[in-house]
Amino acid sequence: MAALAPTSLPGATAPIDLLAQFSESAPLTQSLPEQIAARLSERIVSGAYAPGQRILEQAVAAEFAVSRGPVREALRLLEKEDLVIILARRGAQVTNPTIAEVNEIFDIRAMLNGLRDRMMAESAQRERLLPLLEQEIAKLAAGAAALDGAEYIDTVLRLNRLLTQAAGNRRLQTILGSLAVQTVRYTRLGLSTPERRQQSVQHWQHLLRAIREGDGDAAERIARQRVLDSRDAAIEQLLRQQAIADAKSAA
Amino acid sequence: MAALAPTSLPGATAPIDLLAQFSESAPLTQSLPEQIAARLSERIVSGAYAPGQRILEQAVAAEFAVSRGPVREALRLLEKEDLVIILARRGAQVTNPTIAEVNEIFDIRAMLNGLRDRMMAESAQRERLLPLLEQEIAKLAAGAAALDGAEYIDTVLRLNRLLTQAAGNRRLQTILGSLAVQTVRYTRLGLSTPERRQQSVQHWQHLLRAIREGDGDAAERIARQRVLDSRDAAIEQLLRQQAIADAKSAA
DNA sequence: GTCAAGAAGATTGTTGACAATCATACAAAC
DNA sequence: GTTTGTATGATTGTCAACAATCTTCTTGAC
Repeated sequence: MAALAPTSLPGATAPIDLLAQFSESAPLTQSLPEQIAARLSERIVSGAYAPGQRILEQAVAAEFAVSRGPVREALRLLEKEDLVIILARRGAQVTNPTIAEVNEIFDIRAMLNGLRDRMMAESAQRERLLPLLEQEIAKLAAGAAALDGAEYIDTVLRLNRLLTQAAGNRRLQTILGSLAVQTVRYTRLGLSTPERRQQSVQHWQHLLRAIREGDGDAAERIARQRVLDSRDAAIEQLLRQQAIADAKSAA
Repeated sequence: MAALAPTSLPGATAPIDLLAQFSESAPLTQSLPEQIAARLSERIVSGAYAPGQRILEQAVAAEFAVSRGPVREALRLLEKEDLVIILARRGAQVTNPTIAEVNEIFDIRAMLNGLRDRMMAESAQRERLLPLLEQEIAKLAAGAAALDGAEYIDTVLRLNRLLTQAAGNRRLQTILGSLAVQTVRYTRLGLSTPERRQQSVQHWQHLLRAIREGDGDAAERIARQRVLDSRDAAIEQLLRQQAIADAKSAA
Protein backbone atom coordinates (compact mmCIF):
# COMPACT_ATOMS: atom_id res chain seq x y z
CA MET A 1 0.00 0.00 0.00
CA ALA A 2 1.16 3.39 0.93
CA ALA A 3 0.85 4.72 -2.56
CA LEU A 4 0.68 8.13 -1.02
CA ALA A 5 0.17 11.28 -2.91
CA PRO A 6 3.30 13.16 -1.99
CA THR A 7 1.58 16.35 -1.04
CA SER A 8 -1.50 15.18 0.82
CA LEU A 9 -1.30 13.96 4.36
CA PRO A 10 -4.29 13.16 6.49
CA GLY A 11 -4.92 15.76 9.10
CA ALA A 12 -5.47 18.72 7.00
CA THR A 13 -4.17 22.22 7.60
CA ALA A 14 -2.21 24.08 4.96
CA PRO A 15 1.27 22.58 4.74
CA ILE A 16 3.37 25.66 5.26
CA ASP A 17 6.96 24.50 5.04
CA LEU A 18 9.18 26.65 7.14
CA LEU A 19 12.24 24.65 6.34
CA ALA A 20 11.79 24.85 2.60
CA GLN A 21 11.65 28.58 2.90
CA PHE A 22 15.33 28.61 3.70
CA SER A 23 16.52 25.79 1.49
CA GLU A 24 18.01 26.34 -1.94
CA SER A 25 15.14 24.95 -3.93
CA ALA A 26 12.32 22.94 -2.46
CA PRO A 27 12.11 19.51 -4.07
CA LEU A 28 8.91 18.85 -5.96
CA THR A 29 8.00 15.96 -3.72
CA GLN A 30 8.97 15.79 -0.11
CA SER A 31 9.59 12.46 1.54
CA LEU A 32 7.12 11.26 4.12
CA PRO A 33 9.40 12.07 7.06
CA GLU A 34 10.00 15.54 5.64
CA GLN A 35 6.30 16.20 5.35
CA ILE A 36 5.74 15.10 8.92
CA ALA A 37 8.67 17.18 10.12
CA ALA A 38 7.33 20.24 8.33
CA ARG A 39 3.96 19.87 9.98
CA LEU A 40 5.42 19.39 13.42
CA SER A 41 7.87 22.21 12.84
CA GLU A 42 5.06 24.62 12.21
CA ARG A 43 3.32 23.60 15.39
CA ILE A 44 6.45 24.16 17.41
CA VAL A 45 7.30 27.50 15.84
CA SER A 46 3.73 28.72 16.19
CA GLY A 47 3.61 27.64 19.79
CA ALA A 48 0.85 25.09 19.28
CA TYR A 49 3.29 22.65 20.82
CA ALA A 50 4.52 24.28 23.99
CA PRO A 51 8.17 24.25 25.02
CA GLY A 52 8.87 21.22 27.15
CA GLN A 53 5.93 19.29 25.76
CA ARG A 54 6.60 15.65 24.96
CA ILE A 55 5.95 14.35 21.46
CA LEU A 56 5.00 10.69 21.45
CA GLU A 57 5.85 8.68 18.36
CA GLN A 58 2.71 6.58 18.50
CA ALA A 59 0.42 9.59 18.82
CA VAL A 60 1.94 11.35 15.81
CA ALA A 61 1.91 8.12 13.82
CA ALA A 62 -1.76 7.61 14.56
CA GLU A 63 -2.65 11.19 13.66
CA PHE A 64 -0.97 11.04 10.26
CA ALA A 65 -1.92 7.40 9.68
CA VAL A 66 1.62 6.15 9.21
CA SER A 67 3.81 3.81 11.20
CA ARG A 68 6.33 4.95 13.77
CA GLY A 69 9.30 4.63 11.41
CA PRO A 70 8.77 7.79 9.39
CA VAL A 71 7.79 9.63 12.57
CA ARG A 72 11.05 8.66 14.22
CA GLU A 73 12.94 10.02 11.25
CA ALA A 74 10.89 13.20 11.26
CA LEU A 75 11.78 13.75 14.90
CA ARG A 76 15.45 13.30 14.05
CA LEU A 77 15.07 16.01 11.43
CA LEU A 78 13.53 18.34 13.99
CA GLU A 79 16.34 17.55 16.37
CA LYS A 80 18.79 18.71 13.73
CA GLU A 81 17.06 22.09 13.83
CA ASP A 82 17.04 22.03 17.62
CA LEU A 83 13.27 22.23 17.67
CA VAL A 84 13.11 19.08 19.78
CA ILE A 85 15.50 17.25 22.01
CA ILE A 86 15.64 13.47 21.88
CA LEU A 87 16.73 11.68 25.02
CA ALA A 88 17.73 8.05 24.85
CA ARG A 89 14.74 5.83 25.63
CA ARG A 90 12.78 8.84 26.73
CA GLY A 91 11.68 10.23 23.43
CA ALA A 92 11.30 13.73 22.03
CA GLN A 93 10.45 16.94 23.82
CA VAL A 94 9.97 20.42 22.40
CA THR A 95 13.04 22.43 23.27
CA ASN A 96 12.83 25.33 25.64
CA PRO A 97 15.83 27.52 24.99
CA THR A 98 17.12 29.69 27.74
CA ILE A 99 17.81 33.33 27.12
CA ALA A 100 21.50 32.52 27.23
CA GLU A 101 21.05 30.05 24.39
CA VAL A 102 19.14 32.52 22.26
CA ASN A 103 21.97 34.95 22.85
CA GLU A 104 24.38 32.30 21.63
CA ILE A 105 22.37 31.77 18.47
CA PHE A 106 22.54 35.44 17.70
CA ASP A 107 26.28 35.52 18.37
CA ILE A 108 26.76 32.84 15.76
CA ARG A 109 24.38 34.47 13.31
CA ALA A 110 26.24 37.74 13.69
CA MET A 111 29.53 36.13 12.73
CA LEU A 112 28.18 34.11 9.83
CA ASN A 113 26.05 36.89 8.43
CA GLY A 114 29.20 38.96 8.57
CA LEU A 115 31.02 36.36 6.52
CA ARG A 116 28.14 36.07 4.11
CA ASP A 117 27.86 39.79 3.46
CA ARG A 118 31.61 40.16 3.14
CA MET A 119 31.60 37.45 0.51
CA MET A 120 28.85 39.26 -1.26
CA ALA A 121 30.71 42.56 -1.21
CA GLU A 122 33.83 40.87 -2.54
CA SER A 123 32.04 38.76 -5.10
CA ALA A 124 32.77 39.50 -8.73
CA GLN A 125 29.16 39.02 -9.75
CA ARG A 126 27.65 41.33 -7.17
CA GLU A 127 26.77 43.79 -9.94
CA ARG A 128 24.16 41.39 -11.18
CA LEU A 129 22.43 41.21 -7.82
CA LEU A 130 22.55 44.84 -6.83
CA PRO A 131 19.31 45.81 -8.62
CA LEU A 132 17.45 43.00 -6.86
CA LEU A 133 18.85 44.03 -3.49
CA GLU A 134 17.90 47.65 -4.10
CA GLN A 135 14.40 46.60 -4.99
CA GLU A 136 13.97 44.46 -1.87
CA ILE A 137 15.39 47.13 0.39
CA ALA A 138 12.93 49.61 -1.08
CA LYS A 139 10.14 47.19 -0.16
CA LEU A 140 11.64 46.97 3.27
CA ALA A 141 11.48 50.71 3.76
CA ALA A 142 7.85 50.66 2.66
CA GLY A 143 6.95 47.86 5.07
CA ALA A 144 8.79 49.31 8.04
CA ALA A 145 6.25 52.05 8.65
CA ALA A 146 3.29 49.66 8.84
CA LEU A 147 1.88 48.85 12.22
CA ASP A 148 1.96 45.09 12.31
CA GLY A 149 5.14 44.76 10.25
CA ALA A 150 4.16 41.42 8.74
CA GLU A 151 5.33 42.38 5.28
CA TYR A 152 8.49 43.84 6.74
CA ILE A 153 9.39 40.50 8.28
CA ASP A 154 8.61 38.64 5.07
CA THR A 155 10.86 40.99 3.18
CA VAL A 156 13.67 40.58 5.69
CA LEU A 157 13.41 36.82 5.30
CA ARG A 158 13.51 37.14 1.52
CA LEU A 159 16.48 39.47 1.68
CA ASN A 160 18.39 37.14 3.94
CA ARG A 161 17.61 34.18 1.75
CA LEU A 162 18.71 36.09 -1.30
CA LEU A 163 22.04 37.00 0.24
CA THR A 164 22.59 33.55 1.69
CA GLN A 165 21.98 31.87 -1.64
CA ALA A 166 24.11 34.36 -3.49
CA ALA A 167 27.04 33.72 -1.18
CA GLY A 168 27.26 30.30 -2.83
CA ASN A 169 28.60 28.60 0.27
CA ARG A 170 26.49 25.50 0.64
CA ARG A 171 27.36 24.74 4.21
CA LEU A 172 26.99 28.33 5.31
CA GLN A 173 23.56 28.18 3.76
CA THR A 174 22.70 25.07 5.76
CA ILE A 175 23.84 26.50 9.06
CA LEU A 176 22.21 29.87 8.57
CA GLY A 177 19.01 28.15 7.47
CA SER A 178 18.91 26.15 10.65
CA LEU A 179 19.58 29.20 12.79
CA ALA A 180 16.93 31.13 10.87
CA VAL A 181 14.28 28.63 11.92
CA GLN A 182 15.12 29.32 15.53
CA THR A 183 15.18 33.05 14.90
CA VAL A 184 11.75 32.94 13.28
CA ARG A 185 10.56 31.06 16.32
CA TYR A 186 11.16 34.19 18.37
CA THR A 187 10.57 37.02 15.97
CA ARG A 188 7.76 35.66 13.89
CA LEU A 189 4.91 37.53 15.44
CA GLY A 190 7.66 40.07 15.60
CA LEU A 191 6.47 42.83 17.78
CA SER A 192 9.35 45.07 16.92
CA THR A 193 8.28 48.68 16.82
CA PRO A 194 8.16 50.78 13.63
CA GLU A 195 11.00 52.86 15.08
CA ARG A 196 13.23 49.86 15.47
CA ARG A 197 12.37 48.66 12.01
CA GLN A 198 13.25 52.00 10.48
CA GLN A 199 16.63 51.95 12.14
CA SER A 200 17.14 48.48 10.75
CA VAL A 201 16.31 49.75 7.27
CA GLN A 202 19.14 52.24 7.63
CA HIS A 203 21.48 49.37 8.40
CA TRP A 204 20.37 47.59 5.28
CA GLN A 205 20.95 50.71 3.21
CA HIS A 206 24.44 51.07 4.62
CA LEU A 207 25.07 47.44 3.80
CA LEU A 208 23.88 48.02 0.26
CA ARG A 209 26.37 50.82 -0.16
CA ALA A 210 29.19 48.73 1.23
CA ILE A 211 28.37 45.96 -1.21
CA ARG A 212 28.14 48.38 -4.10
CA GLU A 213 31.55 49.79 -3.26
CA GLY A 214 33.02 46.33 -2.77
CA ASP A 215 34.00 47.14 0.80
CA GLY A 216 34.09 43.73 2.47
CA ASP A 217 35.28 45.00 5.84
CA ALA A 218 32.40 47.44 6.08
CA ALA A 219 29.86 44.86 4.91
CA GLU A 220 30.98 42.46 7.60
CA ARG A 221 30.95 45.11 10.31
CA ILE A 222 27.48 46.33 9.39
CA ALA A 223 26.04 42.83 9.17
CA ARG A 224 27.35 41.95 12.58
CA GLN A 225 25.94 45.06 14.13
CA ARG A 226 22.57 44.52 12.49
CA VAL A 227 22.20 41.02 13.88
CA LEU A 228 23.30 42.02 17.35
CA ASP A 229 20.82 44.88 17.33
CA SER A 230 17.98 42.56 16.34
CA ARG A 231 18.84 40.39 19.26
CA ASP A 232 17.07 42.69 21.70
CA ALA A 233 13.76 42.30 19.89
CA ALA A 234 14.09 38.54 19.97
CA ILE A 235 14.84 38.48 23.67
CA GLU A 236 11.83 40.66 24.39
CA GLN A 237 9.68 38.33 22.33
CA LEU A 238 11.03 35.32 24.20
CA LEU A 239 10.34 36.91 27.57
CA ARG A 240 6.82 37.73 26.45
CA GLN A 241 6.19 34.13 25.36
CA GLN A 242 7.58 32.77 28.60
CA ALA A 243 5.39 35.12 30.60
CA ILE A 244 2.34 33.84 28.71
CA ALA A 245 3.40 30.26 29.31
CA ASP A 246 3.92 30.91 33.00
CA ALA A 247 0.53 32.55 33.30
CA LYS A 248 -1.09 29.55 31.62
CA SER A 249 0.58 27.00 33.84
CA ALA A 250 -0.36 29.02 36.91
CA ALA A 251 -4.01 29.03 35.90
CA MET B 1 -3.05 13.77 37.76
CA ALA B 2 0.21 15.50 37.32
CA ALA B 3 -0.79 18.02 34.68
CA LEU B 4 2.41 19.72 35.52
CA ALA B 5 3.86 22.64 33.71
CA PRO B 6 6.41 21.38 31.19
CA THR B 7 9.62 20.89 33.00
CA SER B 8 12.24 23.29 31.87
CA LEU B 9 14.98 21.52 30.04
CA PRO B 10 18.23 22.45 28.36
CA GLY B 11 17.70 23.62 24.83
CA ALA B 12 18.92 20.59 22.96
CA THR B 13 20.85 17.37 22.92
CA ALA B 14 24.47 17.01 23.67
CA PRO B 15 26.12 16.98 20.27
CA ILE B 16 27.09 13.48 19.27
CA ASP B 17 30.80 13.48 18.97
CA LEU B 18 32.35 11.66 16.07
CA LEU B 19 35.72 12.94 17.18
CA ALA B 20 35.32 11.01 20.40
CA GLN B 21 37.69 8.44 18.98
CA PHE B 22 40.44 11.02 19.30
CA SER B 23 39.67 11.83 22.89
CA GLU B 24 40.22 10.07 26.18
CA SER B 25 36.74 10.77 27.50
CA ALA B 26 34.33 8.81 25.36
CA PRO B 27 30.75 8.62 26.62
CA LEU B 28 30.05 5.64 28.82
CA THR B 29 27.33 4.18 26.67
CA GLN B 30 26.73 5.01 23.06
CA SER B 31 23.53 4.02 21.38
CA LEU B 32 23.69 1.37 18.70
CA PRO B 33 23.32 3.86 15.84
CA GLU B 34 26.01 6.05 17.36
CA GLN B 35 28.40 3.15 17.59
CA ILE B 36 27.78 2.23 13.98
CA ALA B 37 28.14 5.85 12.91
CA ALA B 38 31.44 6.12 14.76
CA ARG B 39 32.82 3.03 13.02
CA LEU B 40 31.72 4.20 9.60
CA SER B 41 32.98 7.69 10.32
CA GLU B 42 36.41 6.29 11.03
CA ARG B 43 36.46 4.50 7.72
CA ILE B 44 35.43 7.57 5.79
CA VAL B 45 37.89 9.85 7.53
CA SER B 46 40.72 7.37 7.11
CA GLY B 47 39.90 6.89 3.45
CA ALA B 48 39.01 3.21 3.79
CA TYR B 49 35.71 4.23 2.24
CA ALA B 50 36.58 6.25 -0.83
CA PRO B 51 34.77 9.45 -1.77
CA GLY B 52 31.80 8.67 -3.96
CA GLN B 53 31.54 5.10 -2.74
CA ARG B 54 28.04 3.85 -2.02
CA ILE B 55 27.21 2.49 1.42
CA LEU B 56 24.51 -0.15 1.33
CA GLU B 57 22.32 -0.54 4.37
CA GLN B 58 22.02 -4.29 4.10
CA ALA B 59 25.77 -4.78 3.80
CA VAL B 60 26.51 -2.70 6.89
CA ALA B 61 23.69 -4.37 8.81
CA ALA B 62 25.07 -7.79 7.97
CA GLU B 63 28.60 -6.82 8.95
CA PHE B 64 27.60 -5.53 12.38
CA ALA B 65 24.93 -8.18 12.86
CA VAL B 66 22.08 -5.75 13.38
CA SER B 67 18.97 -4.97 11.39
CA ARG B 68 18.76 -2.13 8.90
CA GLY B 69 16.96 0.22 11.27
CA PRO B 70 19.94 1.28 13.36
CA VAL B 71 22.08 1.42 10.23
CA ARG B 72 19.64 3.82 8.62
CA GLU B 73 19.82 6.03 11.65
CA ALA B 74 23.61 5.85 11.69
CA LEU B 75 23.69 7.01 8.09
CA ARG B 76 21.46 9.96 9.00
CA LEU B 77 23.96 10.88 11.69
CA LEU B 78 26.79 10.77 9.18
CA GLU B 79 24.75 12.91 6.81
CA LYS B 80 24.47 15.51 9.55
CA GLU B 81 28.27 15.68 9.53
CA ASP B 82 28.35 15.77 5.74
CA LEU B 83 30.38 12.59 5.65
CA VAL B 84 27.76 11.01 3.42
CA ILE B 85 24.98 12.32 1.29
CA ILE B 86 21.65 10.51 1.24
CA LEU B 87 19.60 10.67 -1.93
CA ALA B 88 15.96 9.68 -1.86
CA ARG B 89 15.56 6.04 -2.80
CA ARG B 90 19.17 5.90 -3.84
CA GLY B 91 20.84 5.51 -0.52
CA ALA B 92 24.03 6.86 0.99
CA GLN B 93 27.23 7.85 -0.74
CA VAL B 94 30.50 9.03 0.76
CA THR B 95 30.78 12.74 0.04
CA ASN B 96 33.46 14.05 -2.24
CA PRO B 97 34.03 17.69 -1.38
CA THR B 98 35.46 19.99 -3.97
CA ILE B 99 38.32 22.30 -3.16
CA ALA B 100 35.84 25.17 -3.18
CA GLU B 101 33.80 23.46 -0.48
CA VAL B 102 36.82 22.84 1.70
CA ASN B 103 37.63 26.50 1.35
CA GLU B 104 34.13 27.31 2.50
CA ILE B 105 34.49 25.10 5.55
CA PHE B 106 37.63 26.94 6.54
CA ASP B 107 35.94 30.30 6.03
CA ILE B 108 33.24 29.28 8.49
CA ARG B 109 35.73 27.82 10.94
CA ALA B 110 37.73 31.01 10.84
CA MET B 111 34.72 33.08 11.82
CA LEU B 112 33.47 30.74 14.53
CA ASN B 113 36.88 30.08 16.03
CA GLY B 114 37.21 33.84 16.15
CA LEU B 115 33.97 34.06 18.10
CA ARG B 116 35.00 31.22 20.36
CA ASP B 117 38.37 32.67 21.24
CA ARG B 118 36.90 36.12 21.74
CA MET B 119 34.42 34.65 24.18
CA MET B 120 37.25 32.93 25.96
CA ALA B 121 39.26 36.14 26.22
CA GLU B 122 36.26 37.99 27.56
CA SER B 123 35.13 35.21 29.89
CA ALA B 124 35.30 35.93 33.57
CA GLN B 125 36.54 32.46 34.41
CA ARG B 126 39.40 32.40 31.94
CA GLU B 127 41.86 32.55 34.82
CA ARG B 128 40.96 29.04 35.76
CA LEU B 129 41.74 27.69 32.33
CA LEU B 130 44.92 29.58 31.60
CA PRO B 131 47.23 27.06 33.31
CA LEU B 132 45.73 24.24 31.27
CA LEU B 133 46.09 26.19 28.06
CA GLU B 134 49.71 27.00 28.87
CA GLN B 135 50.42 23.37 29.52
CA GLU B 136 48.87 22.23 26.25
CA ILE B 137 50.64 24.89 24.24
CA ALA B 138 53.92 23.80 25.77
CA LYS B 139 53.16 20.27 24.56
CA LEU B 140 52.38 21.75 21.20
CA ALA B 141 55.77 23.40 20.98
CA ALA B 142 57.40 20.10 21.87
CA GLY B 143 55.49 18.17 19.24
CA ALA B 144 56.00 20.72 16.49
CA ALA B 145 59.63 19.82 15.95
CA ALA B 146 58.96 16.11 15.45
CA LEU B 147 59.05 14.74 11.94
CA ASP B 148 55.69 13.05 11.63
CA GLY B 149 53.83 15.53 13.79
CA ALA B 150 51.28 13.00 15.01
CA GLU B 151 51.45 14.19 18.58
CA TYR B 152 51.29 17.77 17.38
CA ILE B 153 47.97 17.12 15.66
CA ASP B 154 46.59 15.31 18.68
CA THR B 155 47.50 18.26 20.83
CA VAL B 156 45.90 20.72 18.44
CA LEU B 157 42.71 18.70 18.56
CA ARG B 158 42.81 18.64 22.34
CA LEU B 159 43.43 22.37 22.48
CA ASN B 160 40.53 23.08 20.18
CA ARG B 161 38.24 20.85 22.18
CA LEU B 162 39.30 22.52 25.36
CA LEU B 163 38.56 25.98 24.01
CA THR B 164 35.33 24.96 22.33
CA GLN B 165 33.99 23.35 25.47
CA ALA B 166 35.09 26.23 27.64
CA ALA B 167 33.29 28.72 25.44
CA GLY B 168 30.12 27.29 26.89
CA ASN B 169 28.09 27.91 23.75
CA ARG B 170 26.43 24.60 23.11
CA ARG B 171 25.43 25.25 19.53
CA LEU B 172 28.79 26.68 18.64
CA GLN B 173 30.22 23.47 20.03
CA THR B 174 27.97 21.41 17.78
CA ILE B 175 28.83 23.32 14.64
CA LEU B 176 32.56 23.44 15.30
CA GLY B 177 32.53 19.76 16.17
CA SER B 178 30.94 18.94 12.85
CA LEU B 179 33.38 21.10 10.96
CA ALA B 180 36.26 19.58 12.89
CA VAL B 181 35.36 16.15 11.58
CA GLN B 182 35.69 17.44 8.07
CA THR B 183 38.91 19.20 8.90
CA VAL B 184 40.43 16.07 10.38
CA ARG B 185 39.43 14.29 7.23
CA TYR B 186 41.94 16.42 5.34
CA THR B 187 44.63 17.13 7.85
CA ARG B 188 44.77 13.92 9.80
CA LEU B 189 47.76 12.37 8.11
CA GLY B 190 48.72 16.00 8.24
CA LEU B 191 51.83 16.36 6.23
CA SER B 192 52.37 19.88 7.38
CA THR B 193 56.08 20.62 7.67
CA PRO B 194 57.84 21.27 10.99
CA GLU B 195 58.36 24.84 9.82
CA ARG B 196 54.66 25.42 9.32
CA ARG B 197 53.88 23.83 12.66
CA GLN B 198 56.33 26.08 14.44
CA GLN B 199 54.75 29.14 12.93
CA SER B 200 51.40 27.84 14.12
CA VAL B 201 52.79 27.46 17.63
CA GLN B 202 53.63 31.15 17.55
CA HIS B 203 50.03 31.91 16.70
CA TRP B 204 48.86 29.88 19.66
CA GLN B 205 51.25 31.70 21.93
CA HIS B 206 49.96 35.04 20.72
CA LEU B 207 46.43 33.83 21.32
CA LEU B 208 47.37 32.78 24.82
CA ARG B 209 48.64 36.26 25.54
CA ALA B 210 45.51 37.88 24.15
CA ILE B 211 43.37 35.66 26.34
CA ARG B 212 45.51 36.38 29.38
CA GLU B 213 45.15 40.10 28.81
CA GLY B 214 41.43 39.80 28.12
CA ASP B 215 41.83 41.31 24.67
CA GLY B 216 38.85 39.92 22.78
CA ASP B 217 39.55 41.81 19.55
CA ALA B 218 43.08 40.44 19.35
CA ALA B 219 41.93 36.91 20.23
CA GLU B 220 39.40 36.97 17.43
CA ARG B 221 41.85 38.37 14.91
CA ILE B 222 44.55 35.82 15.76
CA ALA B 223 42.14 32.89 15.68
CA ARG B 224 40.88 33.88 12.27
CA GLN B 225 44.34 34.21 10.88
CA ARG B 226 45.41 30.90 12.33
CA VAL B 227 42.56 29.01 10.69
CA LEU B 228 43.03 30.69 7.34
CA ASP B 229 46.73 29.85 7.44
CA SER B 230 46.02 26.22 8.15
CA ARG B 231 43.79 26.12 5.12
CA ASP B 232 46.73 25.81 2.75
CA ALA B 233 47.89 22.62 4.39
CA ALA B 234 44.43 21.13 4.11
CA ILE B 235 44.14 22.01 0.45
CA GLU B 236 47.51 20.43 -0.26
CA GLN B 237 46.41 17.31 1.58
CA LEU B 238 43.20 17.19 -0.40
CA LEU B 239 45.03 17.54 -3.71
CA ARG B 240 47.37 14.76 -2.69
CA GLN B 241 44.47 12.44 -1.84
CA GLN B 242 42.73 13.23 -5.08
CA ALA B 243 45.90 12.54 -7.04
CA ILE B 244 46.16 9.14 -5.37
CA ALA B 245 42.52 8.41 -6.11
CA ASP B 246 42.95 9.43 -9.73
CA ALA B 247 45.99 7.23 -10.11
CA LYS B 248 44.04 4.31 -8.66
CA SER B 249 41.07 4.78 -10.92
CA ALA B 250 43.37 5.10 -13.91
CA ALA B 251 45.05 1.79 -13.09
C1' DG C 1 2.92 12.71 56.17
C1' DT C 2 7.21 11.11 53.83
C1' DC C 3 9.91 7.97 51.73
C1' DA C 4 11.24 3.51 49.56
C1' DA C 5 10.32 -0.69 47.00
C1' DG C 6 7.84 -3.17 43.78
C1' DA C 7 4.22 -3.93 40.14
C1' DA C 8 1.78 -2.40 36.12
C1' DG C 9 1.46 0.32 32.24
C1' DA C 10 3.41 3.18 28.71
C1' DT C 11 7.02 4.22 25.44
C1' DT C 12 11.11 3.69 22.91
C1' DG C 13 14.57 0.44 20.49
C1' DT C 14 15.07 -3.25 17.37
C1' DT C 15 13.81 -6.73 14.23
C1' DG C 16 12.26 -9.17 9.97
C1' DA C 17 9.08 -8.98 6.18
C1' DC C 18 6.71 -6.70 2.48
C1' DA C 19 5.94 -2.86 -0.93
C1' DA C 20 7.68 0.69 -3.93
C1' DT C 21 11.22 2.40 -6.56
C1' DC C 22 15.58 2.48 -8.91
C1' DA C 23 19.58 0.65 -11.71
C1' DT C 24 21.17 -2.51 -15.03
C1' DA C 25 21.11 -5.56 -18.93
C1' DC C 26 19.23 -6.82 -22.94
C1' DA C 27 16.37 -6.64 -27.02
C1' DA C 28 14.10 -4.10 -30.64
C1' DA C 29 13.55 -0.16 -33.62
C1' DC C 30 15.29 3.65 -36.12
C1' DG D 1 25.66 2.77 -34.13
C1' DT D 2 22.52 4.96 -31.25
C1' DT D 3 18.44 5.21 -28.93
C1' DT D 4 14.21 3.59 -26.81
C1' DG D 5 11.50 0.27 -24.36
C1' DT D 6 11.13 -3.59 -21.24
C1' DA D 7 12.17 -7.13 -17.88
C1' DT D 8 14.83 -8.45 -13.99
C1' DG D 9 17.34 -7.92 -9.91
C1' DA D 10 18.91 -4.86 -6.29
C1' DT D 11 17.94 -1.41 -2.83
C1' DT D 12 15.46 1.73 -0.16
C1' DG D 13 10.85 2.97 2.24
C1' DT D 14 7.39 1.43 5.29
C1' DC D 15 5.01 -1.48 8.35
C1' DA D 16 3.62 -4.31 12.41
C1' DA D 17 5.23 -7.03 16.20
C1' DC D 18 8.43 -8.06 19.90
C1' DA D 19 11.93 -6.80 23.48
C1' DA D 20 14.03 -3.59 26.61
C1' DT D 21 13.54 0.23 29.36
C1' DC D 22 11.45 3.97 31.66
C1' DT D 23 7.50 6.20 34.19
C1' DT D 24 3.78 6.09 37.09
C1' DC D 25 0.94 4.17 40.54
C1' DT D 26 0.30 1.45 44.51
C1' DT D 27 1.64 -0.53 48.73
C1' DG D 28 3.93 -0.66 52.98
C1' DA D 29 7.02 0.83 56.66
C1' DC D 30 8.71 4.38 59.56
